[in-house]
Amino acid sequence: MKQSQLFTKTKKESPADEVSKNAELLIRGGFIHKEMAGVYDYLPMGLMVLKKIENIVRQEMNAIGGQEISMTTLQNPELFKKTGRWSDDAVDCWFKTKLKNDSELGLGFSHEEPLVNILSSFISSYKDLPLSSSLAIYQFQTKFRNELRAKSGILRGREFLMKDMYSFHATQKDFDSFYEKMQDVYKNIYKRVGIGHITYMAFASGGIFSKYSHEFQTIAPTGEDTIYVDENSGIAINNEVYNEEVINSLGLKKEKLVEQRAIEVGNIFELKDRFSKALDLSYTDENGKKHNVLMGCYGIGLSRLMGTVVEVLSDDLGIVWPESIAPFQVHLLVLQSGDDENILKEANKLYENLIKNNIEVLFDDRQGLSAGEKFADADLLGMPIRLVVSQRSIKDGGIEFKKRNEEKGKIISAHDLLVLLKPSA
RNA sequence: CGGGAUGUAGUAUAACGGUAGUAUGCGCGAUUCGGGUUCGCGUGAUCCGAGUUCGAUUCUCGGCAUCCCGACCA
Repeated sequence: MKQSQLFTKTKKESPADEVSKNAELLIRGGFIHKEMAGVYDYLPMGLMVLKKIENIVRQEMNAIGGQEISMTTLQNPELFKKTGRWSDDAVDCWFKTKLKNDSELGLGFSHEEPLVNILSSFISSYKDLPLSSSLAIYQFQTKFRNELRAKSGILRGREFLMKDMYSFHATQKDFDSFYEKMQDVYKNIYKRVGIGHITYMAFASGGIFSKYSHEFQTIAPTGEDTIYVDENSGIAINNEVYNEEVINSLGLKKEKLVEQRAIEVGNIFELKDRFSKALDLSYTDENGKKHNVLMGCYGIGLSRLMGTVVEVLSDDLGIVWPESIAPFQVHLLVLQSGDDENILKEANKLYENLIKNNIEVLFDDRQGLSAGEKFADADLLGMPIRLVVSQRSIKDGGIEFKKRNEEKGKIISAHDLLVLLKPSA
């Protein structure tokens, strides 16, 4: 992609109405645009990042046997009345609206009810539930939550992208083993998006679903949650359930726990038969006896995950994207000297060559900009690798190669560069 | 939802109740060309509504919006 054709532009000034680092940098870089409080648009490069995160999560969900579907955002109140979740007293974040004929509708904040309802028309026998592997269904969807107070940029919005998976089991044993596997899957996701080293599985309250749940918390001074981390085991306890009983039950020592602020980047719950009972999702066993299906649910806010990466990995100059989710692997800068056409020609040649080799490259081909401006933009946008073609680099025999997270660059030949970028080639 | 703060060019910021200024962006021209280069000319703004006043960006009230703290967070 040529930067001269990208419709977004970077901004030098931070927006006055954003304090959080993630929103500030993402807006300055042109990744997102604020519509209103807690509501953000994703612009070309922002969407690229989001899609890359989505793909990583999709791969991991598929790897554990998940099947992807897409449910509606418009919600049928009748289903939620059956589980007691239509009332504003029970769920205070509903966005509700009405049809022309005055009947009520909701905008989805979570999808247990509709999915259980769907499955109830497909599951009736134990034969419909796989016993060895579990039935797991997931989707990526925009959720709507009428937060009393949206805040922290894209970390807590009223409209956001979420992956929600729901698992269905005939037996507790089946659920337990799936739930345990899921914990590893989640850890893997955080590792792949570049925050695994500072993300902990935390023991937390289960809200209205169950007594306890597991959260995945990424250490960040700006986080909303307070957790107590045990470095050795990698286990943490959320402030909300931090007490002697929990500490002991997890086999942890109070003296070893370190208090940290953290951002919740995922949450997994055991639902038991809370929803299957209310909506009559059951199966008949070999002996003709009916049982409610057991469930679990597993969420990750993809947009929040993206904001968290920015929040924890950026530096004073801008964003530092991990390779796995960077919109482009390479940011190629051409620095013109006077009217030396040769430099632009060389840079163009390299650009074409990178494209031909399927390397994702953003080419800063913009004319009339100072070197400093291009460097500042490259730092702000945060691609993992910066390449510079200039009079100096050509004189030194090639292209300057610098990683975003390293101080110094080096001169490298076009051939060596391709080997470096495409080790398999 | 309780508390606090703030609304001025596209963006970021000034202005005792008395001519709305500066920077940046944008347009034109020159200059420069490895860390947001320099210069000239131009462009462009007081959230909405009421009140006080000779006169309101400024004071008062209401609305709306945004941010922060708290509460909430399935």
